[in-house]
Amino acid sequence: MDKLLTQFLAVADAGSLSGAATALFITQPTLSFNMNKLEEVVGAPLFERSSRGMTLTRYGETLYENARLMRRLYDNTLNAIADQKRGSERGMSIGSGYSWWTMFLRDMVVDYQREFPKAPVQVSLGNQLRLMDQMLSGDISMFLAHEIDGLSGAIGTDFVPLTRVYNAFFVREGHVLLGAPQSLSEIDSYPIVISSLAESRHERFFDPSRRRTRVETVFDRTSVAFRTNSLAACVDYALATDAVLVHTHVLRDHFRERGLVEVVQKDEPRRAVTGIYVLRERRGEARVEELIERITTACHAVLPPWEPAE
Amino acid sequence: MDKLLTQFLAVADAGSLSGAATALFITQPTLSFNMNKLEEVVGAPLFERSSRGMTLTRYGETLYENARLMRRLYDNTLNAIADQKRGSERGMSIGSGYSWWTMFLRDMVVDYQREFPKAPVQVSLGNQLRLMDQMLSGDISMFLAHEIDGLSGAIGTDFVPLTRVYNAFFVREGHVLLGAPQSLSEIDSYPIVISSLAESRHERFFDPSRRRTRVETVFDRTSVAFRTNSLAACVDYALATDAVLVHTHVLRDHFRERGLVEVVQKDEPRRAVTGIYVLRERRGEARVEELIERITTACHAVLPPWEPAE
DNA sequence: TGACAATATAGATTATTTCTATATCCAATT
DNA sequence: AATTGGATATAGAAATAATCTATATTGTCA
Repeated sequence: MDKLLTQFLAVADAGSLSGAATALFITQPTLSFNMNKLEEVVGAPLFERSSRGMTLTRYGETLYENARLMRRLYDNTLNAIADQKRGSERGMSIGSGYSWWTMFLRDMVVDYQREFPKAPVQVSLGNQLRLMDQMLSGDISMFLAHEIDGLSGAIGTDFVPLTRVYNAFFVREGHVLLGAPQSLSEIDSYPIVISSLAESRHERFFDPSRRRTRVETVFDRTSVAFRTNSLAACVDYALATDAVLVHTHVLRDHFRERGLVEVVQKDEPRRAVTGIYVLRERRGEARVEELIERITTACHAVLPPWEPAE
Repeated sequence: MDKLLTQFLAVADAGSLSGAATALFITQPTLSFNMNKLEEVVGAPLFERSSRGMTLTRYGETLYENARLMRRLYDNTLNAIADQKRGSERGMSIGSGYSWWTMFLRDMVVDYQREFPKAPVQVSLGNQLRLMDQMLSGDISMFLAHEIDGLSGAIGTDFVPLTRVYNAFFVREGHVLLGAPQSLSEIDSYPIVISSLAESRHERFFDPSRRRTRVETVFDRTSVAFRTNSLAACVDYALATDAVLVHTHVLRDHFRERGLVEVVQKDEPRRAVTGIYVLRERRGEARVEELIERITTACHAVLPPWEPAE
């Protein structure tokens, strides 16, 4: 991997130039020089220097995150080639949002592991952008999520559509909105709660031109009262206040069990597509395709299959 | 980005050394030399050379796909830092583990937002190390978590102790472990489920000397059957199998509602301190101090206050 | 204030990269 | 079968970049 970045990671990990220098078997002035150079390349200060060592600035933090990804991606790539040479199979791990995990993935995975105890599938739950991170660095080979609006093209992923979903609105029992069908603007007048927390480092997935239009920012107004990465926390919040929880309709029953009721909408809701993101490079591998197949089947046992838009 | 990979992409795209050389404004022998070197680094032949040019081998194909990802990742990282530099100041946001959220944070946040609807607080739930990440990169300004054992000093954070807690073990109803008090080693013989996904990138938070002794590695063995970042998924898994879920005792009631029962321990459990981590540089800001105050009050309404160790 | 532990700087040295020039290879053409 | 054109490979020289040694500077803690 890029030498400067390797050294950068070492310095960040060690917390000092001298420490990292020892670890890397080079001298401290070399690192000093190289880190200055890196800062010039990046165009931002990466460290705060003191007589106690080096601490990362927030730009340094961002670079650190991403440099870790790069190193993982790099290592995973070399391993993949080595595996390829040996002719051996690559491990597999899938990611998912919590909705799909509850809806059908859980059972599918349990079944799969019973059937192939030697070749287990690992599962990583999280938000779609984090999963995208993990997939791009080779830690997972596919994940289930909404089609991501405004996703930068040429990112090396395939999207296999599974089903259509729409955003529904959920409120606590006894809420004023529950009497009759409501229009979007009426719903909008209540505080909104959503379960997605964008992190600055994920900006990079989006085309700069479309950054402002993506789904996440639609609700990025003062009326988003509460925003978290935890669905359970959203439910808690909506139960305790008059806020409206926005989420895929597929969790309707799940929410109902927890005391949240769907608001009937006046207008036809906007639909979105859910499906599987796969690393393009892994398409065609037998086990990958089989898993896609299984997920598709499991999904369609519960949800209507996807049909191309009219 | 790494020079060799950049050149590799150029050669792959051009289909020949000479073509790529022209495009890169360097000479063909240089590329010839460098591609040989890259093959040595990767450990596999990347090209088939002929008098008509260079074609990728299957290893080359794999590298090509991944190198493109790396290039994107690299470019996007630089963009992200540039964006960050342009400075998007965000509102205040606090992090927490799910336990504290359920226990008292939820109500506190609800109250706070009622009082200050114009200055909402965002909440990020997740494991302590991830929250530390988010705090250092400016995404959140403080978070609630166990005192992190072996945390590196010079990291620029304050810790405000709140209360003492201990780890408990939870299993599905009817589990064999439930009959009588159990020793740690007996419990240990069952598959363990934990809701923390230790990521190696967090290593840098720890003093090198103490890295091997920290809490997370205690369970880092093959017997960790299932490990995820989602507490709900852990519960699902523990309900469906014989696995033992390890978690703070404070969620005892929460788990019981969901069908998991606490295993009675033979030995006195080890206690740990929970408190608030704050960016040292933000100490003193009125809103920050007020939030700390409120969290402290809310915590002590439910849990005993922290007393310095004897 | 003095010792210590850290980073920064300057100049010399070493290692690497790149270039020029030339050789070699292969296939299509004469 | 020889020639030609377009490609890669190799050798050695030249240029450039990376690293080291030695020393200065800075900040913290006792």
